[in-house]
Amino acid sequence: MGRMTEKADLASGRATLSDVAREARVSLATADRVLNNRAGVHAKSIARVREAVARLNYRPDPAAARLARTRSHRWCLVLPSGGNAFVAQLQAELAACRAWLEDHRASVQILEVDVFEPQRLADLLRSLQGQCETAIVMGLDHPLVQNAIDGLVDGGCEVITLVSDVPRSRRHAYVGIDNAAAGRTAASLLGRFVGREPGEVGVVAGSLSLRDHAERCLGFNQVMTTEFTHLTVLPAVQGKDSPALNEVLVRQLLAEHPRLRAIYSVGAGNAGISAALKAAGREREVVFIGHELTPAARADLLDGTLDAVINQDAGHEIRSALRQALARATREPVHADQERIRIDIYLKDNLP
Amino acid sequence: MGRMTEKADLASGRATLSDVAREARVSLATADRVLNNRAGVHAKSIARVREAVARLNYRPDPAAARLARTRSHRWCLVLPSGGNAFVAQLQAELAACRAWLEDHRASVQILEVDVFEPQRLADLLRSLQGQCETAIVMGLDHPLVQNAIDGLVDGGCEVITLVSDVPRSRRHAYVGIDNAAAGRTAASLLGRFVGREPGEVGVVAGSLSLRDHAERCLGFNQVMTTEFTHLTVLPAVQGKDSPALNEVLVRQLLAEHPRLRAIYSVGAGNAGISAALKAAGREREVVFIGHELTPAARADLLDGTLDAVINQDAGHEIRSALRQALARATREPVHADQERIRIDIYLKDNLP
DNA sequence: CTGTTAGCGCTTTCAC
DNA sequence: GTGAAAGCGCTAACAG
Repeated sequence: MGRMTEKADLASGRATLSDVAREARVSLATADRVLNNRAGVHAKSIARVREAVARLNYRPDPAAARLARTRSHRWCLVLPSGGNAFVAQLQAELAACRAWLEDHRASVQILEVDVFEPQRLADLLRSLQGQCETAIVMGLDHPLVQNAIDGLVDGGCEVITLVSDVPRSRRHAYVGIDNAAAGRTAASLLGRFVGREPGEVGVVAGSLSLRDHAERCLGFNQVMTTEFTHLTVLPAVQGKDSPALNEVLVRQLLAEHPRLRAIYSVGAGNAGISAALKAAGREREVVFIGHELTPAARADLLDGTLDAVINQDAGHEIRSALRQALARATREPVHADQERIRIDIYLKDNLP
Repeated sequence: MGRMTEKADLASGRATLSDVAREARVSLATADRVLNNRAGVHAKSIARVREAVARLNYRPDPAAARLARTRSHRWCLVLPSGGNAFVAQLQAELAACRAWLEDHRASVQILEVDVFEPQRLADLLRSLQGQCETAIVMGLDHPLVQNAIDGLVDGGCEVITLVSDVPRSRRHAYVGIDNAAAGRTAASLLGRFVGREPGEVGVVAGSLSLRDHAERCLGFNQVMTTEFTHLTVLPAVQGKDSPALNEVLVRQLLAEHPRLRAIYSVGAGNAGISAALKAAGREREVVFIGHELTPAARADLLDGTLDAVINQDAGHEIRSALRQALARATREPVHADQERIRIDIYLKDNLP
């Protein structure tokens, strides 16, 4: 219907913002204002531009936008202090994204904070207000933290939770796995690996007040109690993700339960569990399943101490969080499919 | 040592090609020629530019390059005709990359060819000469094909093999999984799921002359014969990836081997195997492991017919092939880590 | 063999 | 409210 311009019609390429501006009978600047939701444009103009965008099927060229943009993006990444191997992996993967960040005119500041101190984390989050345009936080699901996140969001900061969600907050996105499903996966694998003989199953968690650990336990128990009724899941013991503590706990478990058939390690500190099993000479006969493919886990998988590892790809998580931060900042679309974090299962045979 | 320019020194941003040109005392155009290995530059100039690049730590801005480039990329994707579900997934994932392709000024032409006809495939490949700058081919490992690939490569076409490699060819890259490792993974899982009772294990392949199928069998047998000696792996039967043929073959298997404990399906056509198991009422007791998470496989996993699926992520493979095609065309670096295709294991519990 | 110059499609002052 | 115009950092003619 509408009159069409030669260029929009004939040119093999896509419509540009100038095309849109011309069609809408406004200037390039005004078209840009509408596209980027900047204030101070007459409703009439807005409508005309929108209409032209739709009619010409206009999509901004991200390369041009990136090149023209002078302001650069400031993001923050909040991680637990005290360096367990998985957190170290996240840091390493971030470092590997340096060139990508430069290319996209973005910089990331890493902040460390004690995970077990909700107040500290909340304070830190609050201090980020105005310091960065988006905060990527590997958090702790606690009312104080939830509240601090909501405060940041209200202040106009984008918030993305990483690895461990704070679902009741108003964070803009969560990058990580479904931990209940991960727990169920561990249970299916463990149950089938143990086989028919009855016996007990030990569960070693870091802390059940960590949302991801609690959810994994939930999923695990759900499957064990419905599908593997010949196995008794012992109450979870908590070792604060510490190898030393875990070792003691597993020694006790082994001593007290001669029929212990398997161990599910929900959190970190697997080295301790591995050590206790080896000390008892039962590392081959007790089925042992844990999380996160660290270098140590890899070795234990290869020598048969660990039977399977449930993993979330740290590199994928970091890249996904960064891509989403960028997409939100530039209002580019995200390829949802590519951002779904998989629950990886590793046996010794399919190690990367 | 070298005298440095204000801009290179002080500016917070990165060095630009103009900086490099100035430092090397040549023009922008000459600097560009060196950077893009274009002919007709004095050795002296080349050296000076290279030195300046190194000294300033110059890295081209991909956004600027993409914007300035007028020529667009023409790529071809060669797929087997006859549409099995996995190939359909690849097509769908390519379609989902449309916007990405547009943004990168690239277009992909899909070509279908009968996989079981090496001569046809070889002819098709040869016809691509000069038609596209890179060919992404899901091929067939046969001397004729290998030869055609080498011909393309000699003619200056980039070649990337997808899903099934042609390792003796001079293709520039392979995007896909290690199929022997995938076979080993299937064996480990199957062996442990079956448990201690002795019995037979059936193997259903599409065609052992397909490299990926042959390699999976190899890996599978390797693990079965060393780690699960109480199980006897029957000779592989070949069903050409056809559900109908596979159903007949599995009916026979079930009839002839009352102690059949498990089936490993190496290729496509799992619907037939599933049907045969259900017809015999043995779908829950026979362990069934196959490849590729198609919609049908998903359903069989959920109802317990399939016990595990070994998968390669079609979306990841397509995106990875496209990114590598782009990287080769623009000589941008690739993030190797991100391009490694995982051997995914899916149980009903960790379905995406 | 080398340099000059005009864009690519946006963003962003700065004037009106 | 709106528009004109100057870049962003590279590529690609086109002259020398």
